[in-house]
Amino acid sequence: MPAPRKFTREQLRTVALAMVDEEGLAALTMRSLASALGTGAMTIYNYVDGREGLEQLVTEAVMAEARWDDPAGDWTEAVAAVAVGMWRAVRAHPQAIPLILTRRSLDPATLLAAEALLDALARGGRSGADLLIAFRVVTGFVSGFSQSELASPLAPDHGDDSSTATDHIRSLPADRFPRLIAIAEAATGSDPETEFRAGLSIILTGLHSTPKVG
Amino acid sequence: MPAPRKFTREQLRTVALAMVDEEGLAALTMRSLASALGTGAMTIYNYVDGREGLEQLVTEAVMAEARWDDPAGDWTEAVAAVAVGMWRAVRAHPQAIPLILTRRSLDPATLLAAEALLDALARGGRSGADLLIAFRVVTGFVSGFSQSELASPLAPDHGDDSSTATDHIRSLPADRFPRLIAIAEAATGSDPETEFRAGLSIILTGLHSTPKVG
DNA sequence: AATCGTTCACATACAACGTACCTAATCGAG
DNA sequence: CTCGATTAGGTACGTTGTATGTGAACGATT
Repeated sequence: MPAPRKFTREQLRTVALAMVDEEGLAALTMRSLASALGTGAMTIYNYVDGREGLEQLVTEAVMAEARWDDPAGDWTEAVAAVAVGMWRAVRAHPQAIPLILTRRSLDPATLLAAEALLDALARGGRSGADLLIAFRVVTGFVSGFSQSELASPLAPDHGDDSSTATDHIRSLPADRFPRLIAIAEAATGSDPETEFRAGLSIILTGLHSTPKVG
Repeated sequence: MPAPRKFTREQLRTVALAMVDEEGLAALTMRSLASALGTGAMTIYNYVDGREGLEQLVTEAVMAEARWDDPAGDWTEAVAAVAVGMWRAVRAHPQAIPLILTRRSLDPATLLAAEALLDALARGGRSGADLLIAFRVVTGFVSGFSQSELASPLAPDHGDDSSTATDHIRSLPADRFPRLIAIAEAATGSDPETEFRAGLSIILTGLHSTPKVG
């Protein structure tokens, strides 16, 4: 039985991700990927399970870039390392975020990250249901934070986009949305990595001082 | 200048959301919504700005259902109330989650929730950059937790879906993914609301005991 | 009351998408 | 060298979002 010949899955991954990065999600179609590879559209189906599979491919490609230092000292540092690693990978490909948020990924890279995270949390003394909750809190924070920068009302206006959700917020009735209007200013000039680390340390503080029952 | 006559935006919202709930996201198309309303496809364009606008409509409809009790006692309780309120609304419409996670919503309901959350956090003594980070942590948690149940490796297998990501995890090499395999069991029988509240309390603990600088 | 500009409802039409189906080329095994 | 299996990729179809055009319905103006 001859294996796939003209390409490898990894080539597809790389090209697909590059296309998403450069031209956006909508630019990734069966035909466009095929012609970027210099082949026919139907060939893609030999490497990938339909459109759904194509999108998982992109998710894989992003997660495969995640890197983190090993479980050095404190368990909280290990958790932070993995979380930051995942977040950096995601953040490097903002156009792919909608995919990452909505596909269930069971590829090796994601599973490895999950295992590393679980291990770090377990070293903090958790197991069973407690461990599961802690895991969900941290991964939820990572993806939630990505989403928060992408699509929350206070998301930084990303370059090409229609100008300025911030402006829209500024123009709201000041008596009904005082906090929102005030904070919209602070949101414009903030540094994402600083914010992420600050948020993460809140989470870690919570984890550190929450009683474990499992 | 005659205003829209045959329908209201709210009618569209309701019908669109009902379609997504009952038949899934893919079932919502311009034509399907139109014929559910007994009209032609192009009519939709008089109420909504293209496909993108149609999807925002669904997001609006979900967020419009969010309810929470008022800022009763402790500020942490107020934060929890809003968070739970948002989460319940989202959770009531699992099929719409991918939309909610990926559209930036500036509709009144979302903004009101944001304001309420900001207000509760501000009552905890935060402002400026600190307030912004706390806001992102909580909203990130809410959406991250929703996504975690939808698409994380440990997401509960939702009914209709292909059977059992759990099975896939169970079949991994036990020497490389011990934690993951162990926890996959715990993930099958867990109650979402309990998990959410437990996770939220970790977040709140973290917020409570993190020094504020702003 | 007659007119006019504006807005809505909706049919038609089209490009682009995912993909079912089919054919020819290409490989390993015997 | 032949045979079975597998890949490459062309063709074609149904479906999607939507640009465009045409009538009808309305409020305001004369």
